[in-house]
Amino acid sequence: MNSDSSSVSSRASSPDMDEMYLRDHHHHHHHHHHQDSRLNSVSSTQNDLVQKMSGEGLSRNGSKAGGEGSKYKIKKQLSEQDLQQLRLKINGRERKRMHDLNLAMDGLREVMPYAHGPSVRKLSKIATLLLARNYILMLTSSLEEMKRLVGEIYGGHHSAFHCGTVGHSAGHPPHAAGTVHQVHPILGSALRRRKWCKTQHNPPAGLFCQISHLLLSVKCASSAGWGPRRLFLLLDLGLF
DNA sequence: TAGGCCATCTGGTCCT
DNA sequence: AGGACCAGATGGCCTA
Repeated sequence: MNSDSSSVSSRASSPDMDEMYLRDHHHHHHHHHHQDSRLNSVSSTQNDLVQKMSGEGLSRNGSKAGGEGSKYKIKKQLSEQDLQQLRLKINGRERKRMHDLNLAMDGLREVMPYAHGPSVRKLSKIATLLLARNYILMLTSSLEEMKRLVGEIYGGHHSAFHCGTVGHSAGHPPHAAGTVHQVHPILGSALRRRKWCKTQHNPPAGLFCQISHLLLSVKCASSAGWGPRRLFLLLDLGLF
């Protein structure tokens, strides 16, 4: 669970990165026009920064912060160049942080139930988060439903077993089980725009299909006289 | 062209 | 002190 965060929370950005951006910025070496525009906007604000931090801006800052803050004194002592270097360093760190965040978001998109591919536009961040939430709620309720059905089939015996992968159903929101979760308006429009594949790859339908298939298998297994132990073993092995 | 989405910068705050 | 995190501001790109 923590593997993601640990990989993301890598240590401070390398100064190389700042230098790289600085070089790019000065030499106008850009691959994407996207990056290009970003860096151009950087250049304009960078100049503002130097003006802001050298003199007027700082004194205003100091008075606002309550007068003689240590930060103010330290910043005042730094040369303009030092300040700029510091700014670049901080900006680079923030850039890296946001890139890591975006990588994590990509990782989330990868496991989300919607059609992937070059012709399909990426989900927006907000849509990704909302879809992820709905997906989790849906899986939770599906799991509850499966448990209920298995319980019906095997009576009280199933309580001795548990699915190793998702064994924490106690933590889900109270409304999660047995309800149909509405799609957030934003997500709805986003999904409409992103063209879900309606036929073969519509993931929610596919998931329901898998679950119903699973339930059918469970019924068959029970009618064939299989015990819950054998059934759950097959479930764990992914044979259903 | 307006609105959505995004990347980046920036200053503030919190944490280690 | 320095880094992480956050939210606001800004400006660019894209699409309906």
